[in-house]
Amino acid sequence: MSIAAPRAPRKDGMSPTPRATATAQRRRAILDAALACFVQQGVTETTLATIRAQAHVSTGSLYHHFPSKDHLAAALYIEGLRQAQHYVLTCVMRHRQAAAGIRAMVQAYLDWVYTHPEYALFLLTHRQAEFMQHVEAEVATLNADFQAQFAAWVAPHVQAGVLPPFSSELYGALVVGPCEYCARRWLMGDRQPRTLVQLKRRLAKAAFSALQALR
Amino acid sequence: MSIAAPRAPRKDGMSPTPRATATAQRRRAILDAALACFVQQGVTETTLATIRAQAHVSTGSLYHHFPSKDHLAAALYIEGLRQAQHYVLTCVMRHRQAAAGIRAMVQAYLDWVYTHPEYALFLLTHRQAEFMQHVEAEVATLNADFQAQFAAWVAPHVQAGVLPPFSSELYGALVVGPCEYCARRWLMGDRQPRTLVQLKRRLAKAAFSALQALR
Amino acid sequence: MSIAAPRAPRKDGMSPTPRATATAQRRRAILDAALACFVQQGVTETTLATIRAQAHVSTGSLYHHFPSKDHLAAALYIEGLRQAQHYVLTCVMRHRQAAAGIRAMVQAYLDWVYTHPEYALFLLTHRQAEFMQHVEAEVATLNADFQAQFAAWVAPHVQAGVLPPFSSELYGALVVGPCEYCARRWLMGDRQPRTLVQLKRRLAKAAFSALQALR
Amino acid sequence: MSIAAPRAPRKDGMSPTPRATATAQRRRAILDAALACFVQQGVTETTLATIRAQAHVSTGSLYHHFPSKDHLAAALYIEGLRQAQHYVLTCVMRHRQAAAGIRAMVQAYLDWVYTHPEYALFLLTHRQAEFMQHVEAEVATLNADFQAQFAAWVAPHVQAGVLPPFSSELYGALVVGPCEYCARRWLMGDRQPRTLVQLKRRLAKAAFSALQALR
DNA sequence: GATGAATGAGCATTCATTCAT
DNA sequence: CATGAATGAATGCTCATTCAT
Repeated sequence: MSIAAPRAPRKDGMSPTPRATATAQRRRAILDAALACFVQQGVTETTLATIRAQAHVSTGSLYHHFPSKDHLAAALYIEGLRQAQHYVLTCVMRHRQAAAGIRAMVQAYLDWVYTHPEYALFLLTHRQAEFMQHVEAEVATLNADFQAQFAAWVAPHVQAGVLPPFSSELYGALVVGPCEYCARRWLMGDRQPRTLVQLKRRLAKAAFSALQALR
Repeated sequence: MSIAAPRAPRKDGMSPTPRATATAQRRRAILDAALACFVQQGVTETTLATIRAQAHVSTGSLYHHFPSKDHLAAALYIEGLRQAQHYVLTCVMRHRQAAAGIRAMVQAYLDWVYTHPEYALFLLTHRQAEFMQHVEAEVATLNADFQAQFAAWVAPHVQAGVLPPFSSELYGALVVGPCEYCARRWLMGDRQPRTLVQLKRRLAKAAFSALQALR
Repeated sequence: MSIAAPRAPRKDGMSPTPRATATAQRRRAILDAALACFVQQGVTETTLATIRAQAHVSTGSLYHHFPSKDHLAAALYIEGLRQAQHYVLTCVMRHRQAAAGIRAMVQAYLDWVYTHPEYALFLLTHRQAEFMQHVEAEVATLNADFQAQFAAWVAPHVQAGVLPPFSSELYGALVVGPCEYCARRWLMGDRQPRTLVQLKRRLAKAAFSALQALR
Repeated sequence: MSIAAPRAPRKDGMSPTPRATATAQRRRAILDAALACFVQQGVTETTLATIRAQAHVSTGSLYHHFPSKDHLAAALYIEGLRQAQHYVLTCVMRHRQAAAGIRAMVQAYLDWVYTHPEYALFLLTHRQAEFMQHVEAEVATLNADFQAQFAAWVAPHVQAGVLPPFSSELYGALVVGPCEYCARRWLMGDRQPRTLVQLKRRLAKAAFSALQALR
């Protein structure tokens, strides 16, 4: 169960300047600390002081990298969403068969939740948070792109009469809906690996059946 | 599409004193104002001043009815959850056939969302809020009761091999999961009645198929 | 050298409720403390903490009475301006002769500066402060009223050819200008009563001569 | 209406090295940007970031040229005061007659205000600012020199009984006072050239009359 | 000289809650 | 029960200044 590395290696082969690296690391430290805090206590409840302490960063430095707490949260959301969508889409695209692809989507979703529990909880919990208004446009673009690519993958199977016509509403409800439900419960519960593994296969199978019923 | 009235008539048949009514009305005004604010801006973001203004109630009066902001929010959550569960369960219980019952559950869920959009959004959005810790036990009880009653309804159909063995995880994921997904989208979107109506039937059908695939 | 009392006695003869009095006193304490601080260090340089300490008032109480530091400063400015204009105008109006009236204006101005050095310094120093934008309209009204009343007093003497036609620009420059200049120097200096007393008569005389030269 | 150029040509006749010029230009850019900002928002309200942006200068560079914000403001004040005094005194000195000299002073003052509105507003507004304590001594010297030179010019006319004995208080009040009053109004208003031109002659005439009344 | 990342003390303001009337 | 003045801890953010490169 591998996922795309967060930061791709530089294509020019040159090692970045020490300064640039140090700065980037600081930025990452802030993001990581913020994610941990946000997930544990919620964005509004989290104090900048807490993040600062956990990231070992001064107030000024934090504001040098992010213009406000809200922007920090929003950046985190976008980053997580992009990663999750990329991973899921990549997994689906590896398959030609309709059943295999749908199954892969469910499994990829839950795999990503398993490997990125903090990001997952953050995404599931803060979709309608105040700070999201800063990035509504970006989220819309990301979702549109995702749906377009997925729709393209679905198209031939619709043609073949194996899947119902694509609709983000319907596919979302039947494929993503159950995954989200399980993800929430698992993330809020004891996070036993077993639970997720066992559910994965059954959910995958059920999602395909649900779709076929509407074909 | 009728639902249970917010306040059931007093079972003892006594007409309340005018004073008691006035007080109860105040309490209700606070709850209503709070719900509207909580849904619009989130609980943490809502200030008591806003609620007070919207409910036309003084600070002291508010604190007379609710010991704290958190308790107010928690009371609202419990009230909503109880109502929703009651409505859904009542609808399901009216049916003997497995397919009809499952269908009824999906439809009842979405009906309730349609008739109580504010409560629905509040419930969907604040499950893991800070203030919920005050009522974790109560929520657990409510859920346990709900699941027990539903499991009892499911039992004969499992016996008959029409439905898979009950598991709150599985039934939740396949029946409630898609409903929640659609509810969120609808509540965050333009809330066109049509969207929900059209989806209701298809989701109901798909949920039953999903369950049957795992039988 | 008497000036109008800041707070006029209640016309209905009823003593105010103790609560009302206590609240009003608190408000006054804040205003007094703020004026002292603003004059000593400037509005921007003054910390709310300093005002609070000097007025023996809590943060919340301060904000209960004034919505912001800027509004507090603006309220102070308006209060001072109103008092000063009222005093000067009253003194002028007591005279029928042109020379006596002009002289009275100069003397009243400097008297008021002498009796209200803090207000005077505040008014002279903060006319173009940031916070004044909150009360530009009010200041304009106050000035317009003042000028209208003074113009009415001047009118007959213009008719008689003793004074030049009224112009706020001109009269301001020749009568108020020298007063302001002296007031600034005196307020910024050692504030010896003598200096002001000696200047008062000479300035009064000179102002009338200056006006007559342009008649 | 010409005034002294901001930067006088080097007295040593050497052409500056390109490097020195570039540096000097940077310094000037900072001063210009600072003046503009200070006048628009006040010194305390202006942030170094704003100045830096407007002068296209980095933080480090700014601190290389000026040890602190206060020193920058003080330098600006001294520069402006020196220029204004120099210009006014030069104009006065060109005249032998008392009336002409006094008139010249008023006119020169207002001319300078007209040609240097930003400097003028800055000087008029920040005399008692916090940062001025760094240059109190220098200001005192500048003022003393100015007064001494002006007193010397006045002396013969006092001897001749045309003007009253020199006193910075009195001459300031009667000659500069009206000018300052008008300057403030004009600078804070719409800055129509007309207004100032028309006032110039009348103020000049009135100032001389005012002085003569006290002779 | 120039650059800009980093620092951290300081501050205005918010807001849940208390309590005297 | 109702009112609203009073409280004060808590917090996001600003900004002058330092310093390594």
